[in-house]
This record gives sequence, structure tokens and C-alpha cells, in this order.
Amino acid sequence: MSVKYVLVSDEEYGEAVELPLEDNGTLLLSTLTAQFPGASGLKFRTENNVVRGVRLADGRFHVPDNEWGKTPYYCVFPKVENKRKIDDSVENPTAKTKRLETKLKCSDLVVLNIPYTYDEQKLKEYFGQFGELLMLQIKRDKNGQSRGYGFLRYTNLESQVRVLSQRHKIDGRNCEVKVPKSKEGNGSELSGKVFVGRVTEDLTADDIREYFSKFGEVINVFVPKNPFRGFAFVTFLDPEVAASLCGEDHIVKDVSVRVSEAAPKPQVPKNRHQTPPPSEPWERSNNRHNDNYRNWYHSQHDNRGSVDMPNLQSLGINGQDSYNPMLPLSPAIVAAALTQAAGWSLANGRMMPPPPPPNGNNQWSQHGLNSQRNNYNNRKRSNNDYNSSGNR
DNA sequence: GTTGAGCGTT
Repeated sequence: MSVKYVLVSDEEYGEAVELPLEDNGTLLLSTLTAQFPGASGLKFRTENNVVRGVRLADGRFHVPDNEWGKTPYYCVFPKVENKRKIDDSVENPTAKTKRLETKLKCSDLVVLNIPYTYDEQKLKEYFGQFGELLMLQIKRDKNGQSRGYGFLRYTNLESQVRVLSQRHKIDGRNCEVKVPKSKEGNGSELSGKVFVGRVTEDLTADDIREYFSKFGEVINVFVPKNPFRGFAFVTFLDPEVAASLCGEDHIVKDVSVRVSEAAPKPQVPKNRHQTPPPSEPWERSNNRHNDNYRNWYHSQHDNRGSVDMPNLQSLGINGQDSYNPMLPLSPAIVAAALTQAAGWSLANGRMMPPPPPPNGNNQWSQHGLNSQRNNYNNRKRSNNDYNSSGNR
């Protein structure tokens, strides 16, 4: 099977770049953003001279019948000010009172794997694409040689979230951008993720994404399937959008769903198979605590031991698959969701989804993970490294 | 003089 390509440019009539399609005919969002940092969507002009958007679901662009047109597609870059586009009063009379007063602040971010040939200027050219930089520095040794990593900070959180939500290939190198370890738990980060309860089985991730995109850019929708669990997670680019929706009821395709805060997962000490959940780009940045939930959970599940809860906080996860402690969720739902998170495992140095259920089907509707196969730098060293004594 | 996992005043 030969690789197929689609022509994409950054703007209409811009110079097009060939982007490889996946085997199933979809285009990965990560493939797009690798070439066009910050891009969030794709458009094209139909024969009727109408601009049409390409369906984006779970990190992939889908076109009908996998027939990509020959006319170039071009990128959509989110508007910065599309926080909450529709009038609150239309759908959510209560929303007005819940505007966030707190201005969320950025934190410094580490950039790893910077090419040694890059100086601050060149790096600024790249990271400046995502927003206004407050500072950027490359760490150097005495001789001024780049150490290959550095720090940066944006002026606004959107830029930060955007940068954290995608992969960065700089000069052919995969540069990791993360919240520094030294900064973890400082609370400057906030999740853009909301918990969507009362989801019914006929609601697809697409439906949910389509609906919630009205409020702001949606960077991920997560709907556990098989078995159906009655909830979803929606991650917005803008945490304020997420926050503004919390506590509201929304009608998605005639289904009344409940949006609430996606509280972080609690920590759990005992877990035999404790392995990090996927480091989805959009999951990487945040870290909050929620003792309420932990207490609640334990009150529900003490002495059962049937569900291992992963230590997500130590994993740098911002509350993926988490719950609002105030919600009357059934323990079964909770348990199921926890199982989901705990199910991730490390295989061959790569995060793998939970082992398939007896019926052998893939459980999850989200496959962003599978697109991240380019961890070519993680060959394990030979075991004589174990008693290494810092010789250098 | 080199290099490629990492986490910030040299």
C-alpha cells in the first residue's frame, strides 16, 4: 500500500505542502500541526465556491469516502478571541454569573531537545508562532554552548496551552515542551477539560465536539466505549471556556448532558500495574489536586480493592478521566472509568492502550495516541548503565 | 574540539 498525500497550505492560495495520509485515509491533526504549528482545522473551497470545513474527530481529519480533493486544502488557525462566542443567555442563563475573574497565568515551560545549532533568535522564530513570548532562554555551558534545552514563557495562557497541546519538530528534532518539574503543582496551570455526564450511547464524539466547538476550540473529545459509560471528556483550548461551562446543562442532539469540572484523579498508592497513562500532548500540562474527590472515592470504595486507581498526578496528568466529587456517579461508572486509566501500560517503551476485553475490540474511541509513534530516541541503554557513577 | 538525556544564576 503506497502512502497517499494531500496538498495543504497555510492559507488559501498559499504554497501547498504534501502531507501523508494514514492508512485509513485520514489525516492526523498532528501531521498537520507538524507542518503548520498552531493550525486547528482544515478548509477547502468547493466547486460551488463555498468554503467548507473538513471534519475533525479525535485528532484526525476525515473526508467523505476518504476522497481527498485535488484542490489544496488550507489551514484554519483559531481566533484568539473566540472564548465564548454565543450569547450565554441563549443556552445557559446561569453562565453569566460564572465568569472567571481570576486571570490565569502562564508558567515557564521547558523545551527539551533543542538543536544545538539553534540560538534564542531562531527558537523565538519558531515558538513565536504560538503567541507572544515573555521570555525565552537557552541554557548554555560556560563556553556558551547550548545545552540543548531551555525555557520559555508566553504572555497568555492560550499560547501556552496551544504549545503544550502539540508536538514540535524543530529542525527535524522532536522537541518536547512541558511544564518543568520544578514548577509542577504550582497551580498556575488549569485544565481545559470538562466532564460531560449523562451522555447517551447514541452520542458520538463528533456530536459532542461539534456541539461544544461553539464555545471555543475543542482540542480533544474522549468518549469511552465498549462498554458504554455514560460520560465523556471535552478538552478546550481555553481553560476559561471550560470553566465557564461547568455546572451547566447542555442539549447535545436532544440529549441533556451535564457539564462539570473534570477534577483531577486522586492519587493511589497501591497499584501493581501502575503505569503512566498516555502522554497526550493536550494532557501534559496540568496538575491539580482534589482531596475532596479522594476522600469521596475512598468513602465509596474502601475495603474493596477491586479498582486500582492510577497515580495520575505523578504522571503529569491534568485530571484525565476525573470526576466531580459532587456528582452522584454510580460506583460502577467510576470504577469503569478508573479501570480505563489504569489500563494503560508500557510496552516496548511505548504507551499502549488497555488490554482488549475478551471480545478483543478496541475499547476507546480516541486514538490520538497511535499517532505518536515517533519516539525514536528512547532506546534503552545496556544494563551496564545501572552502576554508572557519573563518569563524564 | 565532543553531544542528544534532561529541568532553570553560568
